[in-house]
Amino acid sequence: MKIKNYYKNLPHKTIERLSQYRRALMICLDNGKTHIFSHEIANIQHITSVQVRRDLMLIGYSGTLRKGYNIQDLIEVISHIIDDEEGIKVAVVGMGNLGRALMKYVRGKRHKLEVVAGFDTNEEKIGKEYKGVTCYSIDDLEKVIDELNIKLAILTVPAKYSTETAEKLVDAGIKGILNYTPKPIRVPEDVYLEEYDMITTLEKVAFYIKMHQEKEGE
Amino acid sequence: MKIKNYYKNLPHKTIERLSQYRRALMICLDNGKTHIFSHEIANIQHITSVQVRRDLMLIGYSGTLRKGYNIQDLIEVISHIIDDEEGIKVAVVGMGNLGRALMKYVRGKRHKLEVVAGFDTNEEKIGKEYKGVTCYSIDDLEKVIDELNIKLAILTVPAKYSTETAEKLVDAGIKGILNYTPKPIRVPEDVYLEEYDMITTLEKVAFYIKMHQEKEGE
DNA sequence: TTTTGCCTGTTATTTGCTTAACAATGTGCT
DNA sequence: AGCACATTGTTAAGCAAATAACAGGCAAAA
Repeated sequence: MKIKNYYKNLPHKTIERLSQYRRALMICLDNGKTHIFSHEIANIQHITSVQVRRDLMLIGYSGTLRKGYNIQDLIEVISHIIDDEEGIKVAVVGMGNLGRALMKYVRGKRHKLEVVAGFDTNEEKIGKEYKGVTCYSIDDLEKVIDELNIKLAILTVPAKYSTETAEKLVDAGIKGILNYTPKPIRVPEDVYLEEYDMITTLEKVAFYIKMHQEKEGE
Repeated sequence: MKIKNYYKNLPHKTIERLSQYRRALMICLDNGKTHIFSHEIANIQHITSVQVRRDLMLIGYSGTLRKGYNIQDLIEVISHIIDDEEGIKVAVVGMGNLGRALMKYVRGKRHKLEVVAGFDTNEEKIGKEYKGVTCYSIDDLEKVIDELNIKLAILTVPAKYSTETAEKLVDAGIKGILNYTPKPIRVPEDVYLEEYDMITTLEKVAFYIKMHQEKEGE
């Protein structure tokens, strides 16, 4: 239990990188590699080897001096930290273009993260299956989330429904929300929220393109 | 020219928030509001008023003491900073589910950011239009990007083609890439790169759900 | 056997950003 | 007029994360 609390203090950015290291390591393993150096991982991720070693130090995993890290072991250690043993059930709320694309994108990628339901208000979609996942009515949110033990929701409804849908999700007992809606939502302390706004990101890229152009014109 | 260099030093996070402030402000303006307080903006974005004021200080915009900020003016100031006067042309590279969803999502949202082309390798898609945007062959990347003066690319090809497609984009003269592929890419210094990995984000949310569960079980 | 070089693991420093603290100022109320 | 107060704008402190610096150790080469 002490150890688990320790992991809780890992930097957010380290958690993100561990997820990425693991995927890279699995590819290496498939290619028949058994050991890997910090600078090799760094090269794949385009970061520095110091950062890799520091992340691995934080999770308490040690490599061997001339052989580097044992890939199989490291994958297991990372999995033990970031995966839930039981697996976490996911719902896609809002089965528009983006919702459906994300469902397809995520489906089967990680066996500890399973998309088990979609939700929408559109009568035509309700009851239908998409990629083997049933689409339910948002009116049945609470019931379905409870019955299927869904903990995580990907929110892809139109922006004007963000707030009310988020409230319903929280009431239904959801423990984490990934909000892809351009409208920020608010959740209680015990619900983990991650927001991502594509328009903002696009505008940011555009801004730095513009800045670079202007620098050139000096 | 001095002023432009000054904007170049704005924190990345401030740029992101400016984009979000602007959208919120436009909605307020539509609702007939003319002035707004920092704490009102903060409430909409779920951040603190201090942060809003600090951001506005950094861009050198001043409000009035008892009336707050003039919404119309502030929108113009932000637009002047983050928008390119000519507008920036965008291409979606990889017209799979995610690519098409993003195209629809972005289309028409911001008139200074126009999606003017899609690219794919699938013969069936090439030459077709999607939402009024033509899908070209990836073989014509360089030609089309040059002819249509495209500066920004949204990369949504399958992961195994990330690297080679990114190289083609760079060779074609693209100045900014938004990589939605789970595989990190590398670009020269003069190309701005922003990467976003949905699987990582999902796993991060799942991790914090798991952590919270375990804390409860103590 | 000694030395060189290449790794890992840890501590220290720096950087970038957020949050806190507070000074300044004009408006409305008494 | 004078006081209380809401609000802005700025400076200072605090925090989280990245980077740098370096100590330790083994393996192969000389």
